Amino acid sequence: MNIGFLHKWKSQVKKGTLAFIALNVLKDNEYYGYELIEQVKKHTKIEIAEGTLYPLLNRLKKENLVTSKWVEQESGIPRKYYTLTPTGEETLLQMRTFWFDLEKSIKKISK
Amino acid sequence: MNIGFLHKWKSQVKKGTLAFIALNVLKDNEYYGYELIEQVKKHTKIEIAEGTLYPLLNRLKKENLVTSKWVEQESGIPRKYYTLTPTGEETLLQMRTFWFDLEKSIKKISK
DNA sequence: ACATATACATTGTATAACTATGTATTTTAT
DNA sequence: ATAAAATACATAGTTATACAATGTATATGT
Repeated sequence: MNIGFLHKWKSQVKKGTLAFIALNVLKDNEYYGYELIEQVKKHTKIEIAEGTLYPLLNRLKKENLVTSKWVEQESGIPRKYYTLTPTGEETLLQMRTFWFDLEKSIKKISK
Repeated sequence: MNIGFLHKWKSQVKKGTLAFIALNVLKDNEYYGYELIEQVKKHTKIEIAEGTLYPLLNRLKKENLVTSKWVEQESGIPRKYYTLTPTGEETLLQMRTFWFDLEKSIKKISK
């Protein structure tokens, strides 16, 4: 059944998908990184590695799709909260269009 | 709106997706490379570059998911036809499961 | 005390899409 | 007749990103 191929493939599918997922999650609420991972794990079957998410959030910030602010906790480690920028919201809309077209295309060819 | 980001993102989404698309197309018929590109272009919005497809088909062959055979033409350049192997068919089923779970997850978080 | 969970981050590796380029044949347009 | 475009394969180099491994530091449960 070629488990090795399947494993590599799933990893490749996540490329790009994870940015889309993160922006979707941040559309309605602001979250800090660790919380975002937990949210996605709770509501979907998707597991995002920490070593994936933190660089991803930094990329999104550099691209001006999200902003972040540190929030001190009364107890515990400070948290970095992320919010969508207006650019981020517009871009997310474009991404959704592309994604749903892709879904439709794949549905068509997988009959 | 960050066109640069969007362009890169679409390219990343294609990683993995294209292998899935190619296997889906080959599920019901055998095709040669150039024809496969035309088929996908005709039935979907997806454009596969030649420099992407030929290496992809070679990978799939090396992974034992497809086989190929040369077919001479009465006129014109010989064509290399690709067919799914039994391993390819099984793997495709696993891929479909993952893909449709992913779809569902994304639908959930993009509300 | 010790393990686990929380919360951030970086480095190195592997993989795959795409551009550019190349070869060769056939068809279409001028 | 000849040039351009389409058909049909292929490879090398560039770029981007997921993930494992590793590191720092605090808090909580046993």
